[in-house]
Amino acid sequence: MRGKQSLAHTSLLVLSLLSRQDMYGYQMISTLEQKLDRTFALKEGTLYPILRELESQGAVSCYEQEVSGRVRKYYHLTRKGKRLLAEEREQWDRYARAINTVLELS
Amino acid sequence: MRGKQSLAHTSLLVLSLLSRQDMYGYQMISTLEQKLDRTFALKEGTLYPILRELESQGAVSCYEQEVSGRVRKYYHLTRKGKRLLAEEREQWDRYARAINTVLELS
DNA sequence: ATATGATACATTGAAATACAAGGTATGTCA
DNA sequence: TGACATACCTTGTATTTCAATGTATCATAT
Repeated sequence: MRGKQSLAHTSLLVLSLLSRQDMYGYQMISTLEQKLDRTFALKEGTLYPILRELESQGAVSCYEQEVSGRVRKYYHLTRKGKRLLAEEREQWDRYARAINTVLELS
Repeated sequence: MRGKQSLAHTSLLVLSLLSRQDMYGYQMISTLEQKLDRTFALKEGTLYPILRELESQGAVSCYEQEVSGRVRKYYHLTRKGKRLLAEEREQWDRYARAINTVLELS
């Protein structure tokens, strides 16, 4: 379970957010902060590399839009991204079930 | 969520196993392999550093026992270890709930 | 007018985590 | 005798994440 297997749960969160609507980086961060009130926070240094990676994989496309003088970079989930979301979601379910299985023994 | 916060779930598994009975390293690995049939595997390079860390924290104590010529190193969960288990278990629950919260939105 | 804080992007260096690959040594069984 | 399971362990590397930092614009209050 090197890296990818055990984690990669952060990109799952990003993909999941984008499955509802196109979003820009800062919006993802503040949405999660609001939704997950102090459970954990998604940081810029984590998010932007993930977005770049997802884009290079073709899982998200991206376009800029000016809103009241500020340029926002919106990300959009592609068909490929939707498949990836489904995969990662299933991986997460398996992972969580596995941990809970062990915990239930004690 | 740097390292500790998001993961550290592996030590939770180890603590959980030890809460049922004293175990030796190889036994933990094979028990998990058997229990979690191909979901993931706990590897030596992961386990032994964790055991050393838990021991240095006083969460586990350790004794050797010879069984049919082979020396096994058993680990025992201390009171401190039980407290740590409770903490990590709660952390895991919060973490899993948080992820599921985001997933349910999509 | 200007300072402060929120919005919005991004990078860099360091720490934590996990594993692959390797090593040692003994018991068991064909 | 050789192969495989048991049992311990370490080293080097890849991955993931964050803290810290930087840039720039807008809104608001002073």
